[in-house]
Amino acid sequence: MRVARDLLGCKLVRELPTGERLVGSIVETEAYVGVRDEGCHSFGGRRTPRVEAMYAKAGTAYVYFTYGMHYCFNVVCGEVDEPVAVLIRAVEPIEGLEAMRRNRSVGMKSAKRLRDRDLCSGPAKLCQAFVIGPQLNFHDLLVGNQLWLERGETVPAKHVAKTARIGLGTVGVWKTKPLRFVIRGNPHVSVPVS
DNA sequence: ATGACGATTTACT
DNA sequence: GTAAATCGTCATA
Repeated sequence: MRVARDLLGCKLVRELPTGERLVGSIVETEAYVGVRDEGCHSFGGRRTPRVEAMYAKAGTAYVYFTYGMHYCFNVVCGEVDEPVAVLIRAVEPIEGLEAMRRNRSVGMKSAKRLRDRDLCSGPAKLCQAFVIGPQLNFHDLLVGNQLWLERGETVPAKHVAKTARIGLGTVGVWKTKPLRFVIRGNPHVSVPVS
């Protein structure tokens, strides 16, 4: 969607309770376009406690838990009661790299130093690096504290690639729709575009 | 009350 | 490449 494409190049800013500031530039997004989208949590108008945040106003954070161990972060972008959101799949680390590395290393067996490109190159990776968890579900991204978005450099169309979304199950034609947006050639994406 | 299933990541063969 | 990790959520009963 439009919002997913335009979020590329925008900055995600996180202010931790400790006062540390983390910044990343968005390089990969996916659009989940509501009740008709079989790949979307709100498909068919499903409205359970977990997906309730998707029905909130645009600019609300939708953070969900999955696979028993991971969180993913979305930006709600539809009208109230219109469950449309954009999944932030990867950001390029800009500021606070060492804090991100520390956050990401928690619980890892291999203690070797993570490369910059491994810090935020996936929806759950960036949540771990940015300390985005259930406490930020329903967070208002427009208030400008804890977690918010800032305008960045506009990404020219030439550098935007569209692909099918990653990780969906059996969702018919919605499996292949080009609703994933990535910055072509950027090394910080989750799955490189061919 | 129960069971199947993830908008994933990491470790291992 | 494949498999394991790990548990809240939701549909079914």
